[in-house]
Amino acid sequence: MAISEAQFLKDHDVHPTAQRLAVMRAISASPHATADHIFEIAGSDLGVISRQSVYDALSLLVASGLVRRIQPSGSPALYEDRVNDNHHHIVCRLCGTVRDVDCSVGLRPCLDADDTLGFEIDEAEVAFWGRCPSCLASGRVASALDPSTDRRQAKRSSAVPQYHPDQNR
Amino acid sequence: MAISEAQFLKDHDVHPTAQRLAVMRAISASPHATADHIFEIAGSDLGVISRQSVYDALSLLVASGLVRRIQPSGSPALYEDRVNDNHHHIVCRLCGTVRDVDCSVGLRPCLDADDTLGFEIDEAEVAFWGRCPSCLASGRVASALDPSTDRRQAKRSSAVPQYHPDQNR
DNA sequence: TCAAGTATTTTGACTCATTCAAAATATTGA
DNA sequence: TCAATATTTTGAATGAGTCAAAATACTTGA
Ligand SMILES: [Mn+2]
Ligand SMILES: [Mn+2]
Ligand SMILES: [Zn+2]
Ligand SMILES: [Zn+2]
Repeated sequence: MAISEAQFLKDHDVHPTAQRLAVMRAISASPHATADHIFEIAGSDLGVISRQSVYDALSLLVASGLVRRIQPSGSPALYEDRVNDNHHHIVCRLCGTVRDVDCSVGLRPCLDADDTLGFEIDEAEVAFWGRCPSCLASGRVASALDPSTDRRQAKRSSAVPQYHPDQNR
Repeated sequence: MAISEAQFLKDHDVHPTAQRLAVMRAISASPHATADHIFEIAGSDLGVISRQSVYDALSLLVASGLVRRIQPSGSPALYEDRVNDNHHHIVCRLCGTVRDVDCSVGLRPCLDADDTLGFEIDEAEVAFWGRCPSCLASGRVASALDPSTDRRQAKRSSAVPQYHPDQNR
């Protein structure tokens, strides 16, 4: 309900404007959404909002600890309201799907690097990469999110001898 | 020496062109360099090289497993030639310095997520965030790399009453 | 040795996600 | 109500790449 959401922001010293509330709601409603997606949702919620307001709200919410920003390689930043529980993410290389992975006992050790080299560590960010169940099932095979895929292939017009045959195997 | 470097690329089915060798050398000489930095180094090495060739060489080298690309949040991609040893990185939030962290026994467990949600995991990427020794020493305090820092501050011209006093504490 | 077929590099335009700066509005407290 | 402050909007600009096509270079079979 509206009142409690506004109160929630206030409790964290964030003045609850219409735009900020809409952004917050959009994030809660669809975790791991991009700024663009949030802009769409908040827009259809409020009627109209500027992209800049979305970015402003996002950085304010992140700065005040109400929202977490994650930035998987090759994807725009994603936002979620699950904060302070140090959970991790698993990303599908084929379709980009992101899922939460709880920080299990087995994973906890991640938090202390063996030799911290004199750094003062405040966060250990773990991203697992692989293929999601549905991509596995459908046997999909490569995509823009797979960093090991070279996207600039030579045009191979005929089957005649190649310059360097097994270069792109 | 040149010959052995060319041979090294050949052994991995990468035709050793001048540009690719220069890029490879630049990476070896300065680990965790950006594409732009590599462009500079390779350029001063070869005399001239196009930015596109640098990107082409980089993606070919990454695709063929000779080079690893890492993408810390808020930074352009970084390249290094330490591959296949699954080491991790520690990044300074203040100055952006990146250091290698060996994957110690204590860290290994990171590699198997407790519940993989049906994903087939092929990589666990771990990034530690914090403050490096020299930033700690110099008492530096915030920067562009710190995601918890809001970069769009209100202009606070006078010391008179604030709209929402402790919002940006 | 040449020519055709490939591979590679260069050039320049373009995209995307995000940020910057300034103008326009809204809100506050005196 | 007014001035100060906060917030939102607007529109331009940026950085890090990618795309497409033209220019060059290399290889191989005739
Ligand atoms: Mn999450
Ligand atoms: Mn490294
Ligand atoms: Zn998938
Ligand atoms: Zn530092």
